This record gives sequence, structure tokens and C-alpha cells, in this order.
Amino acid sequence: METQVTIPPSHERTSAPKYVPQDFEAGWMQKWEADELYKTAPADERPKAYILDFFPYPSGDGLSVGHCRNYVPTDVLSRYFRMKGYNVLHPMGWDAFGLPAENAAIKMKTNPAKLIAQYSANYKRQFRLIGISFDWSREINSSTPEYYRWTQWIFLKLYHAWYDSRENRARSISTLETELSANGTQNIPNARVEISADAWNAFNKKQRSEFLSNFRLAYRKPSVVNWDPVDKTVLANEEVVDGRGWRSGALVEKKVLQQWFFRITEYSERLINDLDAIDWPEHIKLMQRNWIGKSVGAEVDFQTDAGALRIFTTRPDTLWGATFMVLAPEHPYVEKLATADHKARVNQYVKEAKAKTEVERAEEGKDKTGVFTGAYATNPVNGEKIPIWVADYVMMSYGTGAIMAVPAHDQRDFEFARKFHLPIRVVIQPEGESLNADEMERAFPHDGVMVNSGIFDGTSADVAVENVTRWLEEKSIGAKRVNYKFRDWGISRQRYWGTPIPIVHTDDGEVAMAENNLPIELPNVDSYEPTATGESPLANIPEFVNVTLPDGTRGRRETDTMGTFACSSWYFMRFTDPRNDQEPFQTKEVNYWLPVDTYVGGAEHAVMHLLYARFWTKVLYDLGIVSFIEPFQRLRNQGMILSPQMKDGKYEKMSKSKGNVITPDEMVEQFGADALRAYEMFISDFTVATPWQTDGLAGTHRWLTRVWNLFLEPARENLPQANEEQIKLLRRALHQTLRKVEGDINAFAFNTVISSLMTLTNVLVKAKDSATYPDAVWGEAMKTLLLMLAPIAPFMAEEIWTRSGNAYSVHQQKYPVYDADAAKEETFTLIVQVNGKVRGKIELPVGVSEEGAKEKAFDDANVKKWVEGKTIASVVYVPGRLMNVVVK
RNA sequence: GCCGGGGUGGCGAAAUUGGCAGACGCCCAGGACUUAGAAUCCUGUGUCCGUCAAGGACGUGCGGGUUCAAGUCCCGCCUCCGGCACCA
Repeated sequence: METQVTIPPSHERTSAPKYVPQDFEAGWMQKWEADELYKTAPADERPKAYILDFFPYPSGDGLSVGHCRNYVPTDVLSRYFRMKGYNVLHPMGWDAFGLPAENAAIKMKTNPAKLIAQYSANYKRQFRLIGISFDWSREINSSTPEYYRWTQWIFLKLYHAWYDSRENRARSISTLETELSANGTQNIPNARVEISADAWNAFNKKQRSEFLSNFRLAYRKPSVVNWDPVDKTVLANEEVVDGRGWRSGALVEKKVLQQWFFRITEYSERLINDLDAIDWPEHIKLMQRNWIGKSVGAEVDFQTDAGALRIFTTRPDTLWGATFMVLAPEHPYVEKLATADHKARVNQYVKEAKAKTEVERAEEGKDKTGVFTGAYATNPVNGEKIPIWVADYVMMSYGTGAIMAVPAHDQRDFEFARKFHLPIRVVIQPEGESLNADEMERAFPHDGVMVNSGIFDGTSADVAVENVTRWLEEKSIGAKRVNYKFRDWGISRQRYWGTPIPIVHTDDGEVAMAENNLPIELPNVDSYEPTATGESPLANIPEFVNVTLPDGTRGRRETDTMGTFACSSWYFMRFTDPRNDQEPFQTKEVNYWLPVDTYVGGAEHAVMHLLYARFWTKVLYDLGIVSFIEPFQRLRNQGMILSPQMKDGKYEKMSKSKGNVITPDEMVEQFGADALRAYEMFISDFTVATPWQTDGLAGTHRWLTRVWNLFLEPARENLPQANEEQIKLLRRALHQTLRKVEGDINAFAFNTVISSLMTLTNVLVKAKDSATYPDAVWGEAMKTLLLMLAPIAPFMAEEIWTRSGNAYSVHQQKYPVYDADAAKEETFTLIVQVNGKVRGKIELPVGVSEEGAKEKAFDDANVKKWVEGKTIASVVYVPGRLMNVVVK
């Protein structure tokens, strides 16, 4: 029997200290740091937890409440694992190089290093304000020589390595030189450039250097690049969004420059395969797979007057349907094949196509353009002569830059054929349908049965590709081939504010700096504005550019700097040993801490940072420098916090330009950091975008006030002693909450962590006002609640802990241990349905027999009413949950 | 166009394997306290019928389906968000 509890209004209670978080929060933070509470120990015997936020670039705007969405949960996790007895690494540093800082510095006529120092100090202040427990003794800054020295060191490791596809790993370049000198490239499958041992041995220094560039994992080549005319720099493919620079928004132009690349494409297969072993959101894995863009098909040679023209196709089963060929405008055969009477038109077309930007080509969309070269190719499967065209819908950068056009089964070829009145031939017939080339309105790119294909007629779709490919190989016409959309990672930036590339150009070719000559330091200069020519501003600094090597050779230093994704591709390793000036990190430390157990940040880095960091990790693994193959075991992306104001029926993003940014500073001033932290967790599921509501923050503030009063307000007088049943219920609620909270923290369900703690608070407040509990019971409840609160509301937990007379610090206590017996339920509510509608709810003891449950269920008055006079067809019984009576 | 992920009260949202839809909080209303307000506390709060009862009908973007039972599974749409975009 439940009794109605009357709770006296607060004014009747004896006075208690008021919850004013602003009075104690800052003081505790100072004390914790002074006492080095969050200083991480080196590798030891304890289990470790490495919990990391994405490397932030500190901006002048500081942190908004949206940014706090990821920093709070990772902090909660870190604090939780410390209390669980783990050795926890939870560090922070600054991705300080790069355009934003440099551009801001140019605009404000100051030095980017100064700006970064100022901005990062502000971030640090804000992190402290909201109680984030970073180990600041491990703070790093990627723009300091102490850091980028090792970025350069890793660059050299890549420079001095090549990918041996026979062993499927990177090896030292010296192993390649030894092999070239003995056997040339004859044993190296798919060598990009082939050479005999004699030819290699006859090479001079410069020739060797240039030849090795075809193999090195860090190499330079002339390349058409994405040129951002506003930021005056080259952008990686990943940094071009809709044909515009991702930061400046300017239309990207084409430009040919000598560029540095990392040969990430060698790792395509491993980057795809190893995704299976890591706990990442599926959509991020999918984005990476799509970005790498693996497709399996065949390469086939078509004979022409200029020699064999190699094409790539994923549909070798449609070879008999090829009615023309198309070359990309940049294809080297265009010049060779164009016949005299077509040359003028071809040249004109190529010139126009090359002048167009990628965007212009794309904007013209599906409207195909192209010209006939006058030349023909021979289809190797049937000896047919088919015309060769040039068209810009074929890209030089994918496959071989040439295609066989099968208009009946490819939509693009179909459009092209219709526009230029080229023949269309059906070679795949769908089941139960008959395609007629003249009447088709679009291509049929799907599976079917092969027709018009000689000996393959009648071959069904499931084996067609495989059979034809095998046949091509037997006949030596073609071969199976895997292609990737993925390109090598371009890292050159013609800017000042980045890691210098440790290479010197001499008359004898490139010379890599010796490791012990690192770092190559950025010169301290007044003017570092970008040049309009595309050269780095470093090129205008003679003291930097002109070098004399130890052997007396004179050279020109490389003036490009590395894009910042180089810095962020290994910073998570540096945190394990951030002050080491002998090596990037101790082997023992890096192998103890890595991989990162939980890595948290926004989804916008899905294909850039996250792919590059995986690549560097694999290279370092191949070279025996680290012992793990993936850097981030568990990845989670936070959802965005949107502005509370709707515009056109939608919530907007927070941005300085829209003037709708809400800062943690103003929220802390009003409600305290603990309430802000709780609200950041409570606002919604971690991964979901959601609008900010300051009223909701008022709610978590009210909750914390109730918790405060629960601990610090004296109990009412003259309350009855709690009976056995009340004690049991109290402990049950407590331990059920503990189980739920631990499960939810591990599952990243922070919103339900808060709601279950709110529910427990409500239970305890009622209990406190209705009975006096034995000290042991009440003490257990209070202590358990406080320890569960410690990671979430660290300031309040410490304040209450101390005021209650406990020894400092609450954050050095063991996390409470869940008692399964106490949490066990004795009864459950059986839902009784009649024809799927709920007609009754009855309390039954756990473990009741089916017969017992039925008896009680049919005893229920309302159930009786619905069953009476009807025939019972069946009864579905789900033990411990539900009974459904099906009647007619 | 292709590939993902969503759509649940006035609002933010919960809901192991299909098993009580709406936990928790906000807002709002009524009440207690107060000279008054703030704060705090109590009660109510999906919609509709019913007497503010008992009880019932409807309800998770729309339309179908599977099932004793569907927010959850299947088919077809609508719509929002993200990614890719002539990838041969």
C-alpha cells in the first residue's frame, strides 16, 4: 500500500548552504591542477585508457557550447576510467599550423605564432572553466620546432621507403637500390617504370634520384593541382568542395606545379580491409570505402596506329558491344592519332577542354561534347574497326584515361552515341525482355544474358564477367585489374606557416636532410605573404633558400611546406611522450598507449584526417617503429548543437557571422560549469544534431540544486524509521541506477546517464522526506550517488565531499561496485493483452509459473470483461513480460 | 542521379531480441508558501469520447504487408540531413 507523502515547503526546513557553483568551481580547478590530480603516469602495469578529442585548431572565436558537446563526454569517460583504476591518458594540444592562423596574422599584421599562443590560451582557460581534466603537462603545439622536427623525421621515413607489393609492406629504399643494381625491375610486379640492372648501374646520381621518385612513399612530381586563387595555395582533393576551396570558397583553378605527394594509394587495399577490425560508425567506414573507390574489372588493349590503346572496364562482358572509343583530352595518344584532316578540330577541342576548370566541366553536366580523331581502333574480341573520339567526359585521372564505349549498356556512352549518331549494339539481354537498340531511351546498365558476343552467347550474368576475364587472360588480350578512385595525398603548400620539407635540391638531384640535422626551422621573418606566382614566400628568403651541404655541395632548399594534415597524422603518438628530444616517442610508451581507445570529433574529417592518420600508422608499422596497425580503436562523432532560433522552419548552425553563438562562459556565469556539463550530456543522443535550449540547462541546474540539498539540508525531524521494504526498495533503486549508468557510459549513452541519475535523485529525495534510514543504508546511498556524480559534476561532487567531512579528493576514490543481489527485482508487471490490446496489468513474483500467471490474469476483472462470451483461440505467454489472449 | 542516416506530444527526447509508446527534462496550467514577486515544493499535462470517475477509441512522416503482437521487420512513396557526383 503506497502512502501519500506530504513534503513541507522548504521555508519550514532548517537553513542549509545555498548551491552557488560560482563560489567554489574556479577554486577547485586550481587546486586539482596544483596537486597534479590529472597528471598521467608513464606506461605501467595498470590497464590503460587513451581517450582523445580531435586535434583542435585554436580559432579567435573561442569555444561555443557546441564545441563542448564532445569535450564533456570524453572528460566524463576519462574521469570514470580513473576512478575504475585505469591509467588514463587524456591530453590536449594545438593543430597550430595552417591557413586560418596565417591569414588572420596577415590581416592583423602580426605573427601567426603570437596569435596561436593567444587563442590557445583562451581555449585553455575555457577548458579549465568547464572542468576538463586534461593533463596540461603533455600539451603540444604542432608549430613548434620541438614538434615539427619529428613531423620532418617521419617525412624522411616515408622518403626513404618504398612499397614492396610482393611482401605487401613498405621497406627501406636501400633494399630497392640493391635489387635494382642486381636485377633491375624484372622481379617487381607492376613496376611503374621498368629498367634493367645495367641501365640502373649506368645511371648517374641525378638519374638515380629521379628514378627512385617513382617508388618513394614521399615523392615529387609535376602535377595539375587545385589552385585556390584567394588563399594562393594548392589544395588536396579532399579540400575541394563543389569545385571551391573549403576555406576560402573561391573557385579552384588548374595549375601545373612540382608537388610533393605521399604514396597513400599503395595502402588502398589495407585501408579498406582493416576497417573491419575497428569500432567506428558504419557511415564513416562507408565514406572511406567510397572515397578509396575500389572497382574490379579488366584492362584490355585495342590496337591503333599509335600502338596498343589500353582501357579499363568493369564490364568486360560488354566488350562485343563497343562501337567506339573515347580518349580523355589529356591522353597522350590524342596527338598521335588525330589524322591530318581532323587535327585542327581536335587541337581546338583539347585546348578548350584544358582551359576549363573541373567545375566548368561538371557544370556542363550531362550535355556531352567531343570530336572524332579520324582514327580507328581494332576490337580484339571480334576484330572490328571502331572510331576513336576525344571527349571530356572521360577523365585522364581515372583508369587509363581511355575507354571503350558501350552505348547500349552505359548511360554516358548512350548519350554520347545518340548525340553524335554513333551505332548502338545490344549485347546483354535482360530476363524476359528484348531490347532493341533503335528504340532504347536509355542504356541498360544491369545484368542479363550475353548476346551478339560470339562464343559467349547465352552466358548468364552471374558468371559473365569472370568467364570473359579468364578468356581475355588466356588469349593475352587483357587481364584482371583492380582500380581505385583514390589518388596520392598531395601535401605541398606554397605557404609560410607550415612544416618545412627537409629536402635540398642540388645539381645532382634531391638530397634529404640527415635526421640529426633536424629540425629545418622556419625562419623568423616580418613578411610571409603569399606570392601570386604560386611560389612559397620562403623562396624570397635567401638565408633560408641557399644552403651549403656538409660535403660542400650548394643547393636550394625546398620552399614548399607540408599541409597540416601531416601534423595531425601522428600527434596522437606524440602525446604518449611529448617532451622527448631524442626521438618522436619511446617505443614502450607508444606501444603501451596506442591505439587510442576512444576518439571523438566531428564527422567532417571522415575522409581526410582519419584516412591519413591510418596511413601513417601503417607505414610506421611496416618500418618497425610502432607495433599497432590502426590508430583509433573506437571512433564516435558528436552531433552538432544548433542555434535555438528557427529560421524558415529549421534550426540554424551557430556561427559568428550569424551572431547566434552561445558561449560556455555566459552559461557558466549563469548556471555553473557542472550544470552546463550535465546539460551537454542530457541534451539528446550524443550523435544527433539538436538545438540548444537554455531553459533545458536551467533544468539540469535545478536537478543539481536538488542533489545539493539532498546532501546538505538537514532531514526533517520526527520521521518514522524506514521499514525493511523501504530499505530494500532504496537499495534496489540505487544499484539498478549504478548498473544502468555504467552500461550507458560505456555505450556513449550520456543522455540516459543523466536521466537515470535524475530518477534516482527523485527517489532519494522522497525517501529522505518520508523516513529515517539506518546510517549504513543511507550512507551507502549518499556515497554511491556522489561517486557516480563525480565524473559528471566534478566541482559539486568535490564540494559536497569536502563539506561532508571526507578526505580530499573525491576524484581519487574508487568507483562504486554494483551489487547484483540488491538490484534484483522480486516482482514484475505482467501486461495482459486481449487481441493485442492492453486490458490489464498485474504484479507477479519473478519466476512465476505459466499456469500461475494465467490464473491471475484471467482473474482480472477487466480482462474477464473482454474475454467473457468469446472463444479463446490461443494464449501467447512471454515469461516475465506479457500475455496475449487471442479470442474470437 | 547514386550511397548513407533520420522523421515519435507544444519543445528536447526515451524505448536490449518485435512485447505497456512517450522514461527523463523543458514549456504550460492549477495549488501550497508569500503583502507581492522570485525561488522552492505539490498535482496535472499525447489527442479525442466519458463526469477531472470507471472505462474506451485513436496515435511514432504517408500508403500497403508480415505477425498473437510493429516506432522496431518487409514493399512502395513523401520529406529532411550528410556524403559522392560523368569513376568507365
